[in-house]
This record gives sequence, structure tokens and C-alpha cells, in this order.
Amino acid sequence: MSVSKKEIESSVKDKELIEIRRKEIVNAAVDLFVRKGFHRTTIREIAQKFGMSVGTLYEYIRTKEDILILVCDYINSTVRMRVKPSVEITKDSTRSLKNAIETYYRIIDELQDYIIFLYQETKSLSHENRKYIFKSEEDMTRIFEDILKHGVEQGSFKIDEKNIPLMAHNIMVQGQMWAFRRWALQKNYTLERYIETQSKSILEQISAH
Amino acid sequence: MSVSKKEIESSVKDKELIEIRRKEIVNAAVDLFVRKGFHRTTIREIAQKFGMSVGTLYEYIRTKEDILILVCDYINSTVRMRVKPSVEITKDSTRSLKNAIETYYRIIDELQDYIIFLYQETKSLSHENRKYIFKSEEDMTRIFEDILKHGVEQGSFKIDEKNIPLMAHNIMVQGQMWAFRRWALQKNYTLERYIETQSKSILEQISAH
DNA sequence: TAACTAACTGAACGTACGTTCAGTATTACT
DNA sequence: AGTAATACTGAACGTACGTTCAGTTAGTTA
Repeated sequence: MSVSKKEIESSVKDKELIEIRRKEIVNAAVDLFVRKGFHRTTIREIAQKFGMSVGTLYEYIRTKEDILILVCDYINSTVRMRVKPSVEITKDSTRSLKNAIETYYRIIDELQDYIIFLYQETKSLSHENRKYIFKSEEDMTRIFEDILKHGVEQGSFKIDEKNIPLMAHNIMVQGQMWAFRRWALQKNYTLERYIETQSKSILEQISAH
Repeated sequence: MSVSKKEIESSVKDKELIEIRRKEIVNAAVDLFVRKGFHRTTIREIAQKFGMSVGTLYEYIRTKEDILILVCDYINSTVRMRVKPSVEITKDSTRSLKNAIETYYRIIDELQDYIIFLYQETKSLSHENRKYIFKSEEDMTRIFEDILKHGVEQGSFKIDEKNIPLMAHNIMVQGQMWAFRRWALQKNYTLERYIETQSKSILEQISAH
């Protein structure tokens, strides 16, 4: 689930309390970060938002960046946790893939503000912490890779072994695009149409004719 | 070319001098912004970088955001100015498209730091100014739309009229992805291979079999 | 009930940085 | 030469904000 949560230092001893308070922090921060951006949001606002004093807030984190890590981590695991259970590798690879795409794209639509936030604020993280985010994204990519691989083995898809990761990235980015290009896409297409069209053209590329 | 340059107020009268000084400002700022991000770069650094005093700098802009506008605008027109002359609509639509994709993707590779910067800092612009950036991006999209349209008319491509803009966006984003997913892609593929594979799968989707 | 500890408070600290402004240098005009 | 206008300078201003810390509250132990 969460990758880095446990690695952020805190001066509070009670592990359970840390868990609770950090959830409160994240809940308050996500909202503000997404609306105003990381830099424009102040510690004071975050603390105020859920009725905690600034001093106490600092008992649960070391720096403002820690909050950003918590938030990025939270967003990532939210997406992943929502995608994973609805994805299944069945015998009908085409159906599996279509289903995975639809699920993922719908979740992106729902969480589009979060997705855009990740695109924009990842760079505010230190090198070390950015790696966690990338890793998490690679995990997601692997979900699609697995479906593709399975389809190739079954003979439903025809993709050069070496290009499977690339294809997986394409599928993901074409979903995320729905969020970060919404100014163009959501003016001209409905989500349903978008999913349908993109699915079709993805399948066209890989189906073994 | 530049969209907003002329609309930023300046207390200096000499139009030509404004042009010159702003070029200096942009040159200094682009570099710093790309390396350190907009927020982390200070006015002082920018001024110092090309040996101008802070006071004078402020004769040519009103706020720090003005510099960001100038820089975003500069990056956009750089990309556009480099793509446009090498794109041509010939009788051989397939060749035209392949050529346009290769040109665009190579430029992205060269300017990848700039592309990533645009993705990340556009949000720091006010709503009004963001529209300029989007508009500029739509101009680029239209280049690809035109090639696609032409190919459809000629019978080389088979795309539903309504999906041409979407296809154009796909082509562009699959290029930009080379920059903002470099942590995954550039580890596993060379630029040449990337261009080849992506071109092929794009053409596969749209060629009239 | 005294002593100790853990959790919490918010005023105070320090500083970094965008912006201004009083003053200087340079050029143009009369 | 004297005046005015334009371009330039950088110290000074103000403030916003991340972080700290001396002190309070509440709970636990003995």
C-alpha cells in the first residue's frame, strides 16, 4: 500500500496516534494542495483546517515536504487500490484489457484533480522521494503489462515482446491525458466516447489480425 | 509567433530596448527555471545572471509572473518555430505524417527539459495567461490534424471525421511522454527505436487496410 | 498527592524574497 | 551650459511563512 509513510520521523511515540493524526493531516492537505498548489498552501492553513495547532502538526512531520510525500503517496495508493480489485486476467484477454482500460480511465476521470496534481508537484519532491512516486507508477504499468503478456501468450494479441512495456505506458498515458488535456478533450468528447474510441484504437494496434 | 509579449506593461518607452532586455531576461530565466523550478528561482538570481540590477529588471516587467509568461511563451514558440518549417503536406500522406512525427519527437527529445517545465509550471500562471499556453498547444495540434485530414481525403487514412482531433492529441502526447516519462522509457528504449515503434503503431491505427 | 511523561499550544523567531524608491548616470534638447 | 527625460542602481522595506520552543494540559505511575 503506502510506501513511505512509516519512514517519516515523528516525535510522538504512540504509533496508532501517528496513524490517526497523519490521516487527518493528509485529508486536510490533499484538498488544499489540489486547490491551491503545494507552494501556495501554508502550514497554518493545513493545521487550521482540521483544528490542530501548528506546533502539534510539527510533532507528526519534520518539514512541509513530508506532507507532500504523504499526500502523493495517498493519491497513488488510492488510485492503485481502486484499480487493482476490478482488474482480472481472464481467458478472454481482449475482454480483460477492455475492462482494465475502462476501469482505469473512469477512475482517472473521477480523480482528475489528483492526477493533475501529481503531474505538477512531483518535481517539488527531493530526488529520493520522487523515486517512490515513479516506482508506484511502474507498479501500475505492470498491471497492464501482465494483461498484454497474457494476451500474447494466448495468441489474442500480437506485440513484440520488447514493446510490451511501451504499449502499457501508452495505455496509461492515454488515460491520464483525459485529465491533463481536459481543456481540449472534455470540450469535444464525453468520457464514454473517449473510452470507447481509445480502447478501439489500442486494440486495433495489438490484435493479431 | 509570440502571443503575449506585447501585452506585458513596461515603464521603459523604447520599444526596441524592451525587446532586447526581455530577451536577456528570458534567456537567463529559462535556464534557472528549468533547473530549479519557478518558485525556487529568485528575482535576484535572474538579474544577477545577466548583470542587471533588480531595479532595472522591474522596469521591464511588473511581477515575477510576467517572467514566467515570457518564458512559457518563449518555449512554446521555440517548439513551434522549429516544427513548422520541416512539416509539409505532400501527396504521400503516410510519408508526411511519419516525417512530422519524427521531427516533432526529435525536437521534444532535444528540448525535453523545457517540455517537462511546461507541464509542471503552467499551473502557476493565472487563469487568463494559462489560456495562451493552451491556445498555443492547440495550434500545434492543428498541424497534425491537417495532415490527418488530408490523408483521409486522399484515402490513405481511415479515421472517423470526429476522431481526428483526438488522434492528433494522441500523437502529440505520445511524443511528450518521451520527456515526462523518461525515467521509464529512456532506460529501455533509444529515441530511434521509440520513434519507429510509436510511428508504426500510430499508422497501424489509421491506415486504411 | 507528588512526580513524571506524553501530547498539545500558539506566540515568537528568523529569514528569504518580491517589490519599491530615492538617488545617480547618460543622453537629448535648447 | 542648463534643463529635462530616460535608463539604471541597489539598499531598504515589508511581510509572509516555515519552524521552534517555553510553557500548559492531561494522563499515568508510585
